[in-house]
Amino acid sequence: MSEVICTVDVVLLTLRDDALQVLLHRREREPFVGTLALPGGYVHTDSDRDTRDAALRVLRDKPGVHSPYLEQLGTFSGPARDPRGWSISVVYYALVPDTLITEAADAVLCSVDDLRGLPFDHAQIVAAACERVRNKSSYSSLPVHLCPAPFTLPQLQVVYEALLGEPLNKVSFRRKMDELDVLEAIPGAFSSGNAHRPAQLYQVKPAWRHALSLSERAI
Amino acid sequence: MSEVICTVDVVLLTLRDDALQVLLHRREREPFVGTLALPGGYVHTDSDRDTRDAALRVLRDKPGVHSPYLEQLGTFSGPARDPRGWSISVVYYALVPDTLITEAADAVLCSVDDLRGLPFDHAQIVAAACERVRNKSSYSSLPVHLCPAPFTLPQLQVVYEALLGEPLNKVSFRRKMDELDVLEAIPGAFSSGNAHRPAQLYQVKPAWRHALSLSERAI
DNA sequence: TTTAATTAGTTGCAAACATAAACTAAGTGG
DNA sequence: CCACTTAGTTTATGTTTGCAACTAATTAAA
Repeated sequence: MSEVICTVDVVLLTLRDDALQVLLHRREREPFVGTLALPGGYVHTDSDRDTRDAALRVLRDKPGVHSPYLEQLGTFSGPARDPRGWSISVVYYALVPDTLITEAADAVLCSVDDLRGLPFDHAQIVAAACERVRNKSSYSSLPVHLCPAPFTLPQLQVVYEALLGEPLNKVSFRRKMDELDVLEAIPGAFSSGNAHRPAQLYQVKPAWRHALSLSERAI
Repeated sequence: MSEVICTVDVVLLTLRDDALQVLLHRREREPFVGTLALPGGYVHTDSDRDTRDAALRVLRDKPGVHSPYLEQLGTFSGPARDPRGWSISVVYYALVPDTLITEAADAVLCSVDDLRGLPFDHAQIVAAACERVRNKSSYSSLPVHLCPAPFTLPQLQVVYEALLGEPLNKVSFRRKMDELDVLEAIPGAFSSGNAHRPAQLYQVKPAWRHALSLSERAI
């Protein structure tokens, strides 16, 4: 019943080149100083109101990421995951459109299928986050948080298809988006510059900026 | 960044009188000594392999509860939920058939709709567990873990209806159970003693004893 | 021993829903 | 102004769902 090391980590995911990518941060402290790892740190008991607050604080260091979709992924624990001793990590995952992410020397986007040498159990954590995102994408509005606003329905469909790994029926997809009721057409705004018919531009209704709409049936 | 109090709590749920009931334990220590609360305690860093292991240890104290369905619910945290200071509780929920639960002076079943005076944020935790169970019941095999084996399909349907709070269509329900593919008929075993046609008895296939089968569509 | 009552389990059909293909709409570039 | 491309809708077809009515198997009572 000795000391438990207690930290908060964040899996910041985005979609770039039709693939999930995770933001990794170069560690400034031991253990694993200088290695790319999930951003995170200790809870600040003097200023954090809870672990979610701590996760938001971790994210605020990243320029461009203001108030992303954020959800608790789960808590990972054990005696060996951290060389300092028996540890717990409360993990949150965040989704942001890739246009909002600015990479830096100490903040790098990596494809989630190509993660080598991650310290701690961070590879397992990223895998769990991807599974959660892909699973929720199949019956919810989750993917809208990966789409830079404003966006068209065909663009959003591409995002869904990238996450689900399968092509979707255009008519069904539009009907589902209509049922989820999270999007609002921007009056008079259409995509332009392409050699074809412009598409209606949409944005997420304010009430759904940080929430999920669930579908009874799969998308 | 001072000390964080780190505990594991368990929401042990069962279905009695067609209502979700939670097992509460009379606390033997401060704070709130003598009060009914969720069973739980500190992580034993010398013997627990992770927090799930700690939750199972907490449950092993309860006679009759051997290897229930167990899933991490989430982690609850903050400066005020525990009078001792900034604390984290990693919470698991377990489902067991009510026939396996033996109540005692220090272990009492309470209806989840009738919880007064729970210490810490345990009322909120129980509410979150119920929401999770009811939600998962709508598209998975979760409720089979609340049904004492062997059981009939009509009995299982009553369990689903109690959790979902609405009557289900008999034909659809049987089709869904067939699709979930978690049950096996016990050859030659039928319910008896009732003044009507006996029903086939079923049990959960071994592979699904601690897992969930998910349905694309709602039950 | 028959009959009524009750619940288990199946069948058939109509309505609701999902999918694919074919269509119309609206832009760009030659 | 015509070919090409993608946006968005319509139509037809196939699949899923839910209700009602059916048959099946038991007990209790006449």
